[in-house]
Amino acid sequence: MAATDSAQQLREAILERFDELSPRLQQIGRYILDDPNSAGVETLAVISDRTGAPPSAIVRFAQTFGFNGAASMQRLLKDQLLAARPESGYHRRAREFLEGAEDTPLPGPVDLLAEFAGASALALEHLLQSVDHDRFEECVAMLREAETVHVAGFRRSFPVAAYLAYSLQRGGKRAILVDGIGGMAGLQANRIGKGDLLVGISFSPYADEMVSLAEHVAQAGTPIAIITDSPVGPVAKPANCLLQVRDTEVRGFRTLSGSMCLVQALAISYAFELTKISA
Amino acid sequence: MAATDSAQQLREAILERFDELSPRLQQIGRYILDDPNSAGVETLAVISDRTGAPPSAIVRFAQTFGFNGAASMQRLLKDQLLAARPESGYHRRAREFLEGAEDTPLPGPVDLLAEFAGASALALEHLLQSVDHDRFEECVAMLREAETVHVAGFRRSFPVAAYLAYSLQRGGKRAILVDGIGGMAGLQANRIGKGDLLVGISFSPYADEMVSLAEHVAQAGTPIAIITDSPVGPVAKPANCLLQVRDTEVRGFRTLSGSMCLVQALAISYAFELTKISA
DNA sequence: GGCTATATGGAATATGTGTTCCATTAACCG
DNA sequence: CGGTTAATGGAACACATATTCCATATAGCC
Repeated sequence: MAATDSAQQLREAILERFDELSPRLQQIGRYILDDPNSAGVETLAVISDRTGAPPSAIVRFAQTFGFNGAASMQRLLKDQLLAARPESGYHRRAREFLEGAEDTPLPGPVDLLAEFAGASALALEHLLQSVDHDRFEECVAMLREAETVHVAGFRRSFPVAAYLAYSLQRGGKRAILVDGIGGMAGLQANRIGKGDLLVGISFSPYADEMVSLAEHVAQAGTPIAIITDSPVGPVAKPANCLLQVRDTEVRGFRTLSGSMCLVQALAISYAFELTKISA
Repeated sequence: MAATDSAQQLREAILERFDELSPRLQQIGRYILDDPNSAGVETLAVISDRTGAPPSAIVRFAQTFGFNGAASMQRLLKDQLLAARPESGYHRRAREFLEGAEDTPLPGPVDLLAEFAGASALALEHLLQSVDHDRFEECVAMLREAETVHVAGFRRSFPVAAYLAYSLQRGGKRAILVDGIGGMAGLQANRIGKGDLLVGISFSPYADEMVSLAEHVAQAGTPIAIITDSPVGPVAKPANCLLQVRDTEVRGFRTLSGSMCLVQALAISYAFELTKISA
């Protein structure tokens, strides 16, 4: 078997011969295709852990593809990793964007991707500073004490709400996504009980559904946590706890990175408190 | 010993104390500042060769900055390079324990938020390099040519799909979110026409709905674009265009930052091509 | 120039790594 | 159902690596 001499060739070889590989070797091949960087740098024990395949199988895999051992294969992948980034593309593009480079009249798709990545990273950078730490912990406490958590978000905020509901469920919390499908937001709202919690996510321009939902729930005396961009917005008033997030904007499209990151952290914090108590 | 816990902090620490370091240690510090990637991955012997400093000096350098040894420092730099999966969970804990780690006893909510923000930012930083540029542009072209775009994603991928559908609509594209509510994914699939496009988003463990949906649509001859984490996963086969994304992981919870950013960029790129043509 | 304190390199060591080999298991086919 | 082949996991091994330790060199100071 002729030894592979470039990382790209190796990838292609694995793809080509993938079907005829044994299950174990497929397992290892999949890992290398999915994450060639880790595969090239991590120790065999770590790879073994992540793939579930014993070290000897990894060596066998490498030999199957013409290498002397796993070490040779890793050298290939490692070189590829190091060669690929001499302070490359991203930083330059991101910087150009942040400096307000108007000199690129026709940004291609990849440029836009770079812009967006830069803007998102920027949003995350400011997230820690803009979010009130005490409020954040307070919000986690509210999650903990709630019987059931109802999560609501419309239009642009809907994906964020969906993810929060999903994550809370995965963390063992009873969570319901108020999606308002078929105009049933009102009906769903009526099912929010006294010991429950409503988490509302809404940004300017605020969806009417969210505003009325929050006011309605507030009148029932149910606790409300709100994630929004302004403490004086219409959805902020009924909130018992308010988390302020400021997302960045690119060419008229606002990022979701900040909000997404925030709700992810919320869900994880909740899940983590459980394990801390049980431990 | 005040242990550094992020690569950026280490860089700053080296810069700050640089002048008061001994010549040899400066030599090593310079190398780490110049090429942190190699410094994190290469063996001590190699670094020794390149810097001219003996291995023991490298160890001493690491200890000067609060690490137990060179290995700990390299782990930090390596994680920065790989971005995803900062040597997750079990192994790191075990090692920290064996090394007598006194830190990270119990991370509070704010710590988790910080961790998450950091991990997400890193994921974004590496997104450009991990995404195949040609494929990305190809995918935008497919969006442009499609009559109607159907977006599908289940479980964890649902928020991503929801946002892509929303963004495309805002960008003037006829887009439909295949949400499978009430088990109607099958019915919705039948409405996907020949000139349409299916964008499927799915990550391991792959939802059965997505796999069968993709296969079903592929048989009808409809073009398919897939956003996933593995080129050999079950959803990858029917794809005409495949975008590979590797999301970061924090304490067992995977981030959505990479995928979200990618679909946002997709939608914007599409919208932008329209304005370019009309301009 | 002697003395002290610090810096340094290299040999010895201990730990961890990749690799080999073989017993065992599973799959396949007659 | 027996026999053959391929696949697999794990223990033993050999190797390389990071680390420690100490003898030596260097610089600073009285």
